[in-house]
Amino acid sequence: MIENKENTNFIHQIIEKDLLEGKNDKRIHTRFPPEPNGYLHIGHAKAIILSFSTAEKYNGLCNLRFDDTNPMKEEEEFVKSIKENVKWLGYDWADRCYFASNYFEKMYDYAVQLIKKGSAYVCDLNGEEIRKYRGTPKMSGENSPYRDRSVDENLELFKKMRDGEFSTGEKTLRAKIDMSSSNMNMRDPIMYRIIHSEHHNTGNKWCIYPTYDWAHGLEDSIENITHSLCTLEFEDHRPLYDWFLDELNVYHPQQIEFSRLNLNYTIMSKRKLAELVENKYVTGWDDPRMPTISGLKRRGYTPEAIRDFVGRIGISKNEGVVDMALLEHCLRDDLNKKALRFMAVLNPIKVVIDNYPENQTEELEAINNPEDESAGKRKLPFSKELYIEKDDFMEDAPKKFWRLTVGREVRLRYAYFIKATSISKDENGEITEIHCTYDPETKGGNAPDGRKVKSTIHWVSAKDAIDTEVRMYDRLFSISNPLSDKEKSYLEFINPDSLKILENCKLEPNLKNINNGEAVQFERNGYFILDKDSNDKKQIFNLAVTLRDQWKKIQKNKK
RNA sequence: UGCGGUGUAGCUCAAUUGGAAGAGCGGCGGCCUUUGGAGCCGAAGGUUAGAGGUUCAAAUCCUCUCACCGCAGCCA
Repeated sequence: MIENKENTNFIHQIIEKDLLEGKNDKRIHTRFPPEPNGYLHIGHAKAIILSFSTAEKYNGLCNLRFDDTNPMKEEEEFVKSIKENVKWLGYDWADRCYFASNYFEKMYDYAVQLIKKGSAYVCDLNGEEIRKYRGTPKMSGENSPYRDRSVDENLELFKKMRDGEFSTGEKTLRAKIDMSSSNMNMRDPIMYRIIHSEHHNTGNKWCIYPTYDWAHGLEDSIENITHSLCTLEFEDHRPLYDWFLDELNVYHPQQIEFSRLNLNYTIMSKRKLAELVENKYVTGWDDPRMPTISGLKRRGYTPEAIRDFVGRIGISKNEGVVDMALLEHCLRDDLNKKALRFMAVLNPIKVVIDNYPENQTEELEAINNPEDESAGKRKLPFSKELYIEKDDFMEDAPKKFWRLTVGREVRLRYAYFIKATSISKDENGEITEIHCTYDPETKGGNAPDGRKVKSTIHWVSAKDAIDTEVRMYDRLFSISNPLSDKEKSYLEFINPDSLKILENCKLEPNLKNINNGEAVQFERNGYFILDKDSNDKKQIFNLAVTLRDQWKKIQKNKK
């Protein structure tokens, strides 16, 4: 009855119509074309996943293409990290990793073709003059005084541009379109500019470089792309994309635009993210609080969670802001099925079981993942002195607090029922120890007489615990839209609690052998991942995302 | 308002293209539970930006209005 309409969107509808009409011999070929000028973020992940998964869905291909037309901004380092990120997200471009810069010669020939047609000319105007001649959105521009140069003169000058006879910025090659067009992009756009600068791929071979508008459609055409998917800000460029390809009379892919991803409590601007890194608000591009793909990875996000997220938000031309809660939900959803569970006490307080034999240690059995029986079981050491979470004990327990308090019995997970009998305090009135008794009959966590307890808490045997540092991460910004304030900079809204370092965490000994990069669940706390800052002497875990927490909600609602 | 876009539940998207406005997330309530997790169930939530028009029938077509976004780089 309900049709399978997963992941349907307006782009797929266009594609399905094209397929039906037999366009492009029913071939589907997309591309992901980043400029290698920085690190990728979750917004790019949306584009990557859209382009690659669309190709997958229709048995097509997707190219990875570096749009490296500006030597001033691009670096090999970024090529490397972009490749890693795309691969990590789970996509394979096979042997189709291309560079726009490898098409420079071809593009040059096409430009000569346009000059010969009288559709392009060499212009001597400088930047400021070009701006003046261009006019404004509401006011028509004026023709450049160099617009009517002869074909021969243009050919000769363009050759000289290439040969390095002019200095940076001295001349440009422009398309001859319409200086009075209502679309600013059609007012004789620049096709080539002179930049005497080394290029990461072509070195010093070229000193003229194609602009995006001239290059991009050609790149798509050369690679036989069928559907060129890009973000909304290129909508106004589509007429120009089409104009170049039509003028050249070459294979003509279709450009389709969709809206960028915006997430609340973070920012997506490359420039601003760079500012966070440069001014040390974060530790680097892969800081676990960053929305970069490498940051997300280090935070404990999985490719599956990110792909699920992108699938759920859908594709449209509507510019909205997606709730971070959805991203977090997707991570929990994925990790709940996969992550092994462990006991970890983040804010420890000592529990002494007065009636438990001194020097005795037992091994108790624990389930590794209740969602996955095949994950098996493990042994937990239990002894007289334990750590439990500070928050799991309250001297004056309020209503609905079901955890430990003096006189109440709770269950230690996989172990025994214990009852708190008294507490010791230091001179400041801080609780130092909680004294309890245990019921030997309740081993494993069930009472033979059938009595129930209201809560189950986690614990770690004191003498067996591993000491570690745990980095508790929270949202980078404390308000939903850090860019919304007209007066204040987004920097003023950085969440001061976005990182809290817990130095004195006590982990169950089994965590010693955990694999790098494998997310685990600390029971009742959340999902964590071993950080790369760990070494032989010290493990460091990052909080990926907390578990949903009813008690926290009750407390919050009280306020 | 020069041109180009976008307005459907708190958020993100659907609605077989003119045929009974729906899902996921969030929030709320309940059940269950050896994670206050997970899971299950339920109700709430809509003048489809607004006004007119065409039609037996409009989120969908037409007209007007409003709000928001993009465009004046030799960036992409």
